[in-house]
Amino acid sequence: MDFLQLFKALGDETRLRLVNLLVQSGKSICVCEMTDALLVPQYQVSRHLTVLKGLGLLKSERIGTWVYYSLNSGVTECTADLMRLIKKHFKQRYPDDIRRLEKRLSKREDGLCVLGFAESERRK
Amino acid sequence: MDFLQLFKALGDETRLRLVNLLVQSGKSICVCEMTDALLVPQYQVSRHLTVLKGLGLLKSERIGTWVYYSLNSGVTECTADLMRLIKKHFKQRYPDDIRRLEKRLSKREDGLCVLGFAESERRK
DNA sequence: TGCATATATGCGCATACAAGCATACATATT
DNA sequence: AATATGTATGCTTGTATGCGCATATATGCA
Repeated sequence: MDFLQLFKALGDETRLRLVNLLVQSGKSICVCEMTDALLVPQYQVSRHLTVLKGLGLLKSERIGTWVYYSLNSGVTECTADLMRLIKKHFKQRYPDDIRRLEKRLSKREDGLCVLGFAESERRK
Repeated sequence: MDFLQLFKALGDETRLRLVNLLVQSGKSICVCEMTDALLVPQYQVSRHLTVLKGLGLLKSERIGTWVYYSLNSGVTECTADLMRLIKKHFKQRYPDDIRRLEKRLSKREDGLCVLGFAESERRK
């Protein structure tokens, strides 16, 4: 992966916050959960995730109607180093995002999302 | 320093190459030397250096008509970590830049730049 | 003081890209 | 098949920003 493209991608705050959710939690998270965590419109979350996936930084898996995104474990060493850096230094950077995510994840059943846009009502 | 702003800054290739020069060499380098190393117009080098300095990433010192830029040692730990990451992973990323820089630095006298735009003729 | 040179910057243009809106697509349920 | 819901995506618009050009500023020297 191109480091320059990676910096460009992380130079957008929404994408940085999305990556932070995945890095800090270490989990697969679906679009509606991230939407509720970041409090931004669903289409923004979806678009930015598409960009990050296009860079090879994320992978996705569909389960039913839900699509779960997670960090791609097959990235280059420099990318992995950068992810570790973000995990280390961003723990307290977007605390509200993390708090909302935790709250949202607690509503999963059998480890899977069963809600839609619980708090956002799609945030239109 | 704001990590987001840092990513934005490094998301520009010219700025990334400038930082790379400073990180890999560990030296103070003047504008005309960087101009010759990167083969881009002088005003671009100056402008991008101003941006990086504005972020607190670089510091500058004027000696005669020459202005030397170097990494600011007083940055936050996360910034320092990022610089180490770049140093580690960019060694072979822009080899021509480094080669031209080394060649240019070899023409210094008493450790100081004594040339102008030797190879570029100001690159206008 | 006048000139040369290293560096910085005001300005206009072109382009990249994120936001917003609407809508299409995919899947599950009845 | 029809509906509901989670997700993705055309399309337009506004804004941010890098580039190129010209010029200004700063310093040194004759």
